[in-house]
Amino acid sequence: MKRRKKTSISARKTPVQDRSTRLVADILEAAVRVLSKEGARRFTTVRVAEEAGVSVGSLYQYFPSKEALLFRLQTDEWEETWSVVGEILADARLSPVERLEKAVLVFFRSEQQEASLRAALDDAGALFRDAPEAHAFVEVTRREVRTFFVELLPDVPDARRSLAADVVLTAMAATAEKVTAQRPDRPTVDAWAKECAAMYVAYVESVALTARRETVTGTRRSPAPRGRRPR
Amino acid sequence: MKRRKKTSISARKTPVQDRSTRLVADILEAAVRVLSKEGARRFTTVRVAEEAGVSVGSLYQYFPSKEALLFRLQTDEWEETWSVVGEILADARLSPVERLEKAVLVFFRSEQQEASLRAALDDAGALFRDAPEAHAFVEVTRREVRTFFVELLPDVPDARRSLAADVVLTAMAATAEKVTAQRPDRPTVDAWAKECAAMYVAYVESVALTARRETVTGTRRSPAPRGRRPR
DNA sequence: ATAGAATACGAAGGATCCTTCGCATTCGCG
DNA sequence: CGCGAATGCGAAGGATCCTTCGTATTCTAT
Repeated sequence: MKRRKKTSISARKTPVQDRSTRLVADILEAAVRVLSKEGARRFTTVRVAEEAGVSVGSLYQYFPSKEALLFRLQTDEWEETWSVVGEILADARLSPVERLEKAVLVFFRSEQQEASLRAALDDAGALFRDAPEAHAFVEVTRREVRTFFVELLPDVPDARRSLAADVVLTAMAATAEKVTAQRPDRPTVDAWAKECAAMYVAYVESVALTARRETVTGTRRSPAPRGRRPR
Repeated sequence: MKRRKKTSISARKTPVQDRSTRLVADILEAAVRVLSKEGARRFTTVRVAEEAGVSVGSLYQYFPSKEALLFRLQTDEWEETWSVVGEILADARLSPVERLEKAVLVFFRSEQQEASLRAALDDAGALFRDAPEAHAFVEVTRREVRTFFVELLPDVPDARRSLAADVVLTAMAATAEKVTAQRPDRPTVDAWAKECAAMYVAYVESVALTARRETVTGTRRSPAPRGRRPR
């Protein structure tokens, strides 16, 4: 079997001189432009190089493959989005439920922001989705969300809580992707985000309830039900 | 601009003789095999023809393009899934909430069933996703679910109810897709389906509550809250 | 049996793509 | 100033693909 590619999906070499640093930056910017304007189908190494005013050869000097370039874009996007969302989830000034609601809204908006880029990345996803590097990335996010859920569902058994966290994370990511793929306008996105947030909150509360009930008479006087309950 | 393709995505001609009917059937079966075994990338008209023991030319006699063939597969899959799910949603022997729960479970399982096919179809989705035929198809499902929601949320204003229906449908489809893409085993899928169903139910109940509250004192003695409430 | 329609065939035209590699340029520094 | 290293270049090799079209074969109905 000679199916496995040898070239990893990570960067090939690191730029050391200034001009190459700039070159890599130019390529990345051009790549974003090409991807969002031309779509995944027409995303070509040569086209990216042209758009960047650079030779294809130079591109391959720093990215071992088209796959790698795409993965880099995906990674950058993901990191930018989660740096913001992560902060919200950790913002102690808000109640856990409020944080969740805000995070969902911001996430949806963020996905919409670069809709065409996201869509194209998604179409191209098959090219790098299976790489171990990609999987590792998602894992980090998952842990972050699980940690946040400790605050959200303190009295729920670990296994159940982790499942709930995964469910909400997956549902949010999948739904936002599908919704923004249709290029909705801002109010529409906000409406969806709000409904979804309401859904996650309702779910989380129901999990808290059933879990507390299952702890039978062990009424350890858990610290007043978190989150605003509907007035 | 010569970008628009002239060939529609629908079938080219209908088989009239027996041998051609068989041929089309063979092609479709072969296409499914190729897609699930080789993946979207290696899904080729020539390969499908070979797998079917047929000439490429014959394939193009009945499918105007590769796109069309893929669309047909997608359509068939979708129809099969929804014929089952639709029945459940209409089964008057069960309470609306029970129907929703059962439908979610069946939908998830159905998606898992042909996971590799679904995944490949999804990867190839960019090729036909935008076709009007595809959009029309989704629309029908949406209407079905909205109709079902009339039973689920009788007292909720139309606009709000439709939104809720769309949210649940989209969330379910998107989540199931993402989850089954990772090839989970049966128990795992069931667990996810159950959690998701719980989530949708919690959401629906919260919508029912807020809507009823907003109808202020208009306590029109709505027919006892549907669905089992947790004991 | 036979013409005309329906089918089937599959080599080849025409398009892209991805990636490499030998060479040319530019940098950093002694 | 001059040289080795770092960069940059882009034509061309090597792979696939999609789709068409001129022919050949098989049916159907008369």
